[in-house]
Amino acid sequence: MPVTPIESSPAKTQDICVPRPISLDDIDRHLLDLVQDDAGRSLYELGDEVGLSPSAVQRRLTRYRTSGLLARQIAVLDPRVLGETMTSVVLVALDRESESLHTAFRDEMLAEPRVQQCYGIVGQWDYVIVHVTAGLRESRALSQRLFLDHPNVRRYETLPALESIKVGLTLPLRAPD
Amino acid sequence: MPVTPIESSPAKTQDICVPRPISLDDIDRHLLDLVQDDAGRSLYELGDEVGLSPSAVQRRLTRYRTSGLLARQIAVLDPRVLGETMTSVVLVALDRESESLHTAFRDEMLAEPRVQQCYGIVGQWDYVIVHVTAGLRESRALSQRLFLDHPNVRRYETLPALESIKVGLTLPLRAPD
DNA sequence: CGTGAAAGTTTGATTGT
DNA sequence: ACAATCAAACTTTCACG
Repeated sequence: MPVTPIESSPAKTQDICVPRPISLDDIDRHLLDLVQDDAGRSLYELGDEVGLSPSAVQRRLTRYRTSGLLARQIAVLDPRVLGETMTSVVLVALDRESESLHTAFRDEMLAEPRVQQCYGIVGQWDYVIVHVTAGLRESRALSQRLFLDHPNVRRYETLPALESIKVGLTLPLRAPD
Repeated sequence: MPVTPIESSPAKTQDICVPRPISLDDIDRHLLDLVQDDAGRSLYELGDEVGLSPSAVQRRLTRYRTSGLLARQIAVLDPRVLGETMTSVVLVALDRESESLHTAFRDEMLAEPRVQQCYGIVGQWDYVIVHVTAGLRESRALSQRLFLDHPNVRRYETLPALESIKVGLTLPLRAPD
């Protein structure tokens, strides 16, 4: 009896843009929570915490990496130790809804090191930007250069952050309902 | 002649809340840029890139850690591999300006794992929150639980993110003027 | 999944500039 | 004060049970 070749069927566009969700058990979620908080632990330590041998932990981490779930490992700096450092949130609306216009705007955000985050949103604003500078003066100068002097920015509003209450990239790992 | 005991004077409050800015040379900034982007490299690789021996690199990294500049090392996950994942930016204004009210609000944000970031801002809004959920439904449910049902939230506005154009915690390491 | 041996990495003492 | 070298300790890797 011929078997329907589900597994070997050519990749659909969706598989490339949005990878197939990986399935995770309780140990996977425990491990991922641990490394999201501190990626500096040894396989031995991690195995100890989740009740697995170092090589079983390694096999799982390798699986997360090859699936693309574990994208990278980064060092997080404390801005307070760098001296005056200010974070600002900026809401931006562009002029027209042309595709190439938005692409150009995105490329500028990607190229500017002081832009830490940029989200495309729906509603009366088009983008939310988080940028980091050495104080109010530089913050205003950067917003002016990026947004005021930009011909396609219709309007923007800068919300200077007094305080960073919670900052991270941790994703919640929901158990399947 | 008696020496003014500047170095041995007791720590001021400011020294505890805002640590003294660390001084960085070109190699420090190069190293920190490298580990902010990828903390998985070996001391040998890092040394190769900046032109130093592994142990010289290690001594510098240790210095960043003990000064608190290098706060931690984390694994970054790609939300697309987890299936439906949605990021929303929420602007929140609280009712009154009481200290304990704000503290309670902050503690809630710190306790909720789906709240990824929270900044205290100035202007017509008090806080900007970034939260991550499994879709529009959960996003609205979370905003409702955190903000609508909260007696002290005067008003809030949710900006659903269609696209995460740039996401990171990288700090710009400006050279001293 | 666990074990264990080989390869690679980090650590710290020592010496030199 | 800071860098390089080297050997010991630890960590990661991977073939096998």
